[in-house]
Amino acid sequence: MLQQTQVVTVIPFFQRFISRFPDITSLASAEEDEVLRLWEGLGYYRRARNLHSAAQQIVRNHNAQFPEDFSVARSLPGIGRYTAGAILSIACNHKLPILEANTVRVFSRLLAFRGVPSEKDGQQLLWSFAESVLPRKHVGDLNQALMELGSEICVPRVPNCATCPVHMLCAAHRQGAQALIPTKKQRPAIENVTEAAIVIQRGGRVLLRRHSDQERWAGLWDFPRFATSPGQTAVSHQELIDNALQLTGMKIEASQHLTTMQHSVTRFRITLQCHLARYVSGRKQGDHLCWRAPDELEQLPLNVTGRKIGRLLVNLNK
DNA sequence: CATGCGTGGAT
DNA sequence: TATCCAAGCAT
Repeated sequence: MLQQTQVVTVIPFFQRFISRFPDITSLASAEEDEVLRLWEGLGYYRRARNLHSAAQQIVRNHNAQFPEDFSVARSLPGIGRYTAGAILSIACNHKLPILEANTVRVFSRLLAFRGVPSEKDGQQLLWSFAESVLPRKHVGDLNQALMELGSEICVPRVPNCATCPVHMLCAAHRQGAQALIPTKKQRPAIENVTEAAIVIQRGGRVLLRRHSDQERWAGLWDFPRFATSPGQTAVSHQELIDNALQLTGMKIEASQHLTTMQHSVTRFRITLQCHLARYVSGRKQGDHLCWRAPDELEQLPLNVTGRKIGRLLVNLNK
């Protein structure tokens, strides 16, 4: 959960998750939909599917015990060098380094490293440094302390060097270059896109579609949606009908505009136009489509806009 | 090796 | 409001 996600954000999700799945075995035997439902709102849903899959592998191949061997741990889905090092150093006191957002910043400043930390030279230097500072004992404590130093004191914009316990060892501090290090690499430009979602209604229920493994929000349910032609402000009935057929194999009658919402995801700013429609006939094969009454949507893992639309429908029925 | 993946907090 | 950023990983 903590991969690319701040601790304060994770805490309530972790508490709910660990209450429902207190051990590896309970997680392994859960339905994926329930795992994703508990992850809903946290983002990077591949993490949840990887964690679920890793739990199943651990039960099947490792007698339900998390593997203490670094290479074996790393071979689990979603466990990379950082996560394996963090788990094994903190939980088992193995002498393994970690490198993540906080310690990248701390180490880059200590060394006054002016390259790009994510590139090959930077990774080599920073991982080596992380390894070189490990103590003989309490490795996990040191790793956590370094992350804490980065998140509380050696912060991105204006680090609080006056309270830093190692400022006298810091080359960036000596050079007055804290604001320049680490160098940040340029982010991709935000792109505005327009999409449409279709609420297909049939006898008090609405149609949901599960995103495939190849799509964003893989595994989550959503109202059928599609990218509309760029620059277009309105969505034609014909476009709704054609895309509904494409996505669901269903013939529909487009009815009326429901609402328009904004949502940012990765490098896209999406304007999502939501439309109501009535089911007429037909349906694609497969388990990626389902009908639910609006008040039954609580059971399903939805993405943010899907959840907003779902709540809107419940309120309309009141 | 660059890119895609999500969302919400902080400034 | 806009931008940056976050206990990374897989492809």
